[in-house]
Amino acid sequence: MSTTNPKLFNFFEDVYAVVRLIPKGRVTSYGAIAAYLGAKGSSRMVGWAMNGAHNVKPKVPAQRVVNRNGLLTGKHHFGPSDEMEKLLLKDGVKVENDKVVNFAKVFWDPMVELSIED
DNA sequence: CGATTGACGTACG
DNA sequence: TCGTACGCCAATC
Repeated sequence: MSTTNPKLFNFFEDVYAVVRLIPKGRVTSYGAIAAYLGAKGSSRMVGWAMNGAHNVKPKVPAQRVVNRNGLLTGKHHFGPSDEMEKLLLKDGVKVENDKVVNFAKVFWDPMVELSIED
């Protein structure tokens, strides 16, 4: 905690907040969240924030967050290798070959959905 | 305290 | 089109 200032630590909370705002049947990418928070180049921090997504309450639907290719890169972090796919499928998101089907169609961009401009 | 890693993404050849 | 390099910042070794 000494290396992490409370103010900067809020970045993680923002990530969790945005992820929780993801509608059912939709997915987004780490970079999209990072860009929305103004940390476009810090996409890794989003992924690192998700690392604690299981530890926060209410739990964060991290399964709705995939990489830019729509690939379920973090599925291994859910425990069972098919847990993430199962959660997405339950949300109505089809997953095939560890990848989101119609990714562009189910893609939920916080920059647009949350209306950055008027 | 320095080096390495990591659920990413972009740039370059 | 594909592979490699680098940046980003925090946590871990």
